[in-house]
Amino acid sequence: VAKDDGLLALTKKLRRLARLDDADEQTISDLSCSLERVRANRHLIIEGTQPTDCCLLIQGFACRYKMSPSGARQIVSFHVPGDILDLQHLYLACADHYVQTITPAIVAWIPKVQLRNISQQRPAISEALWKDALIDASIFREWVLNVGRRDAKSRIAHMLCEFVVRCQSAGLGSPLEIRLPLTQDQIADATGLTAAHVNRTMQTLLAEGVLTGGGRSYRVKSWRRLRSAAGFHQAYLHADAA
Amino acid sequence: VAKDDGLLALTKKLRRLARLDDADEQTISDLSCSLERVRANRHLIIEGTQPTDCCLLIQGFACRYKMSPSGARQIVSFHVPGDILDLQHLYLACADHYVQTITPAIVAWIPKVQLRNISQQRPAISEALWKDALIDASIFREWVLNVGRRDAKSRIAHMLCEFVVRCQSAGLGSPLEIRLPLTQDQIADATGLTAAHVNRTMQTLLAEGVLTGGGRSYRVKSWRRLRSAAGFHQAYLHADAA
DNA sequence: CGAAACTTTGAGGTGACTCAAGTGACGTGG
DNA sequence: CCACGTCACTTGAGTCACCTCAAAGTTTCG
Repeated sequence: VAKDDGLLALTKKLRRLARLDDADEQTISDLSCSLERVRANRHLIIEGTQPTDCCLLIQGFACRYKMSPSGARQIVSFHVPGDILDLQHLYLACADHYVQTITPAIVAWIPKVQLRNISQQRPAISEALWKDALIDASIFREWVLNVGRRDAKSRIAHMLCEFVVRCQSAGLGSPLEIRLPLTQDQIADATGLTAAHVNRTMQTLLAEGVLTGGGRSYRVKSWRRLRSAAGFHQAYLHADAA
Repeated sequence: VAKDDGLLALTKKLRRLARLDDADEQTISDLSCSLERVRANRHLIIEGTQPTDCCLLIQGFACRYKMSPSGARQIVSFHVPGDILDLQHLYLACADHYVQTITPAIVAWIPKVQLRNISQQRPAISEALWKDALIDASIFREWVLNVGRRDAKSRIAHMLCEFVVRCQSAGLGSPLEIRLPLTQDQIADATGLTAAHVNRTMQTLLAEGVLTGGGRSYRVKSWRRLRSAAGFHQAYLHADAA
């Protein structure tokens, strides 16, 4: 049963990216796969190691980050349920970054050899995996822009917009309802700011009626204002890829 | 003859990423391909369009960039001869960024349908294309870190390190000999700084004996010092991917 | 040769940082 | 069920890295 849950999540994910036929779905359900329940703040991928299995996030949230030699941390992406966490290692041996849960989570492990094999046998699956990897890359590019060329307010707003949209398309409820599973430290590491400045900036977003709440639970008050504060356009997420 | 030059460059590129057999190379040489000579500062890919051909950079340099809604430009990668410029559009229809030459260049155009087909027929070619795309993504991640968490000096130094290493592995001569084909404006747009500040920072790199030259032609004086100013570790380039 | 593009320099401003102290929420164990 | 430790949030004062704007050199190229 556990196994099937993992492969079902994978099927759902790939269906959003390409048109799978029965044979494709059958092939997926023949994969091996082991579920694991993981606490918050546990590493799923560690820089310098050579993962043999591919990790799929079933429940909970995770982030991908790198460390600078001076010890500063930079989060390079967030992940929501349904995300494949390391297509990277299907073809590259050595991990060049960390992936860590940020909430309690459930993940599925699939041997990367098997995934590589089915991708060679089934064109539709290959297409879906390609799209997923290319969308990831597109998101990284947007983050370079975000961190490089936006000021603190729009930078944070943009990160929130992306988070909300991705939660939504992962089927996690309406944007206005989302309670951020992120600490201000994590927001700081994702935006290239400091926690203190994130705190002050969140307060101006409150004051401007973009967000409500405060403390450890913010909600989006006005999606329109959030979008416009961010200058957010979701073309880069390629949600229409299928 | 023109056609062959393009496909030869592609073969060389893919050979660096996976072990190709004769059949693989034969398949590549059957592709259609048209060469084009392009001036500096011409667009090869335009945001919002749907490219039908895949662009390969044969000679010269190019950069990939995005615009923020407020009109600021962020370069997200540089490209050297041999680079495939838009694996992106093999599986995603719509361009989410621009690619522009930064020197006079020669590029080859290959129909993306054909490339997609041979990737499905020849596992080794598929593997090479995958690796290329995944390495690109890895570079984007490193840039997020660079722009998000390094100060101006190490940020510029890091960008230079990467540029030098990639030129080298493209067979463009020793690092000490490379003359930067970049304006300070472009360096600024790549690092998330302003041209004025880039200028001042380059001067401190001169003063510290990291670079020599000045004006529009810098050279690396001490590769060791440049590396250490940058905190540069090239694992993320996955040069050993083959 | 002249215009355009790039580099250089200066003076003044500011967004975000640093460091430090204090507050509040939560979970855990006695 | 309260005491305590931890972790995250909040706030303030002072500082600095980098920005803005502007003008003057310099190189490039058509």
